[in-house]
Amino acid sequence: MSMRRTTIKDVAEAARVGVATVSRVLSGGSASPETRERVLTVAAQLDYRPSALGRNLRQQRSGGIGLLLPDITDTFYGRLADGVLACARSAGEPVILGTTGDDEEREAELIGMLVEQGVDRVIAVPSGDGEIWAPTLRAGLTMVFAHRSSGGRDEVPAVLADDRAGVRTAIDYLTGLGHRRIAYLGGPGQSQRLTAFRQALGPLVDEELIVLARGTRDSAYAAAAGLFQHRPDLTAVLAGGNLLGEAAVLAARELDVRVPRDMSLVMFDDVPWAELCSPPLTVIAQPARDIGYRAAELVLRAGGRRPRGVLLPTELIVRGSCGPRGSSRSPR
Amino acid sequence: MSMRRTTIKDVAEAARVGVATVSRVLSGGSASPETRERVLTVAAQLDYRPSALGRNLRQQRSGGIGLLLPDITDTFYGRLADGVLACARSAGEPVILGTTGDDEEREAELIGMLVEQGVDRVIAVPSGDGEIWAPTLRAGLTMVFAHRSSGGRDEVPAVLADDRAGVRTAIDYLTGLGHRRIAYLGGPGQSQRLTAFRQALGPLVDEELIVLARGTRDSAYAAAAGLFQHRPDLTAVLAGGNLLGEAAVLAARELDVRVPRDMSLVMFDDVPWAELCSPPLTVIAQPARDIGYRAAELVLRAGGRRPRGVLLPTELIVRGSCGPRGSSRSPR
DNA sequence: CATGCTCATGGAAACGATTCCATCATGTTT
DNA sequence: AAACATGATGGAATCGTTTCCATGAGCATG
Repeated sequence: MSMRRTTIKDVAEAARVGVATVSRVLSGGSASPETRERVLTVAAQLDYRPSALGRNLRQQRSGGIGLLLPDITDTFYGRLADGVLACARSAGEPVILGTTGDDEEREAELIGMLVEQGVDRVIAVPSGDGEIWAPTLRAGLTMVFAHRSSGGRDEVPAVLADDRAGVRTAIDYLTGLGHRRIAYLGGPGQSQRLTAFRQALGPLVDEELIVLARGTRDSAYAAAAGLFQHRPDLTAVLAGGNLLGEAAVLAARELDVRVPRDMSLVMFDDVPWAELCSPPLTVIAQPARDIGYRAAELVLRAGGRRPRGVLLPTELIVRGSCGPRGSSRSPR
Repeated sequence: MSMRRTTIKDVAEAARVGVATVSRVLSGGSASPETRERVLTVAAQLDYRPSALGRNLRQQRSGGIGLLLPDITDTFYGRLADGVLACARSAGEPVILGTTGDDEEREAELIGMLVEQGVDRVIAVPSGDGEIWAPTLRAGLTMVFAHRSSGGRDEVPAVLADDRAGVRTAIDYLTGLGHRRIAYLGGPGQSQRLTAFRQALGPLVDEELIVLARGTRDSAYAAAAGLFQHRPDLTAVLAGGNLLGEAAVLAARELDVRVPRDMSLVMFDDVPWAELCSPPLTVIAQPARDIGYRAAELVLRAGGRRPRGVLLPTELIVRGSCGPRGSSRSPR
């Protein structure tokens, strides 16, 4: 019924050469022009496609790139994945996707699965402080972090958006509008942004206005609603991600906080619906797709040498969700 | 520096048995209780993880599931992918992701890449009319279609949302509000929805009110804007996907068409931002994640027998984007 | 007691590619 | 002309696993 795939041996026999020669011709080794020609012709005729299985076993590594994301449902990571896929496709490499849910344990599991599969190049948005990665690195994996860097020093190159600058311009913008009580709604694993926030705000920082949520919608909503209820005196919010921004808009509407009259809102990450909101959201755009693309480039071209990380620019896109400081809301 | 991975041979030697026995023990074959015990202990001690590479070559297939989506950036497909990943993870199977951009050629390329990798189980949202799939099927792949089915008869099981019922309830809802001139904004590869639209509308159908866009944002916007400009007499629109819905909202705002006063809008697919819109969008919710999960179940448990497809329910979620038929807009 | 059956077991053969190494032909240098 | 360098070529080993098959032990049945 189903005939056997054509193997390198078939090609060798049909072209009356040895298998070694076929392999050399196909992988760019040296061969005389005439045999090269003959082998190529025969291979084309037989529609020969080398089996990745055999090759992988021999060279002890499956091609392919592992991609570990917190949540593929989040459009930010969707765009990031899109960038990785684009680059991988142009290199002909398959991409194995796994989602961690920002859980270190699941992340470790996934890494185990990847090495089991022989995947030796991984792009990850690291969940924890990156201690899990130490053994992985020692095992000889080529790693690149995207969007977040591992907690401590950087043994692993990272492709990041310039959070520091993004936060700074956003805060400058808000303080320029007269805001003083500015809150920060943060998600998991973004210590960078948080410290940038603290730095940018300087003496104005109010620790009670800093709220951290877990990666879920519910958690984000709870954080936003809690913040708005407890601190009616705040006049501006910086949401550290599109999920947080969504939660902020929702909570504001629910609690009758009008944007931007009662409260200004800046959201990290420009998503399509930011423009559809009313008012349209002022955002800090991040080049999510580029982050993925660059990370893939790095992990693919890592010829033994460990490349330096990359910092990509962010952009403040002013729409309609920020206004001058109004009278602060009265407690309900 | 980097020590060799521990192989089955190491385990065999350490446990003083043959490699065959180790393999049997680890894959659930028969063995005497004592040897089983010994092998398991030793394997655990040496932290032995069987290499997928060797296994794959031997059994001529890499485990793993191929997942082919039009666009991972679209949250619908993001949710679908999430479902697939969830199911695959519980089965310990890796998922190889590829995006087709609704392009048959790219789709064919990706399939080629997958078979080269030895992947023999694929979940796909088919782009074209499915002719590409014939040779693939003959090659012995296990295929499941998700979200769309192949054009003709169904040789391939498909997991679908009940588009027919979804369209019908939406149209009933709109006609119930008094609407007669109802437009359809469609995307690629959804002939199902379109025919359902025609059927549900019956004699009211106006072919000029049916506009099809390609899969991009620009194309969707152009389609929506063109429709609104040319036909100011329409009073309701059914958008056949979240991209189309987004375009409709944008175009309506741009052209000063007020929703729902001037025009009612129902969108296929419930996305988080539908609630953030003003007015909040009335949508036909589809169980995207379930579609993915079920598709993965099907493709995993396909024990030779070809399972029947699955039809999952949709739900009309009424929010604020539909109203009774008002006076139709005057041409500009 | 002999025969046959079941079961655990290990050696060895696949699987399909890459790559080391030996061989042989050809051309170049002394 | 002999020695040597160069380059093309094919045989064979290798990667790590599964699985076929033969072997031998233990046990029951005739």
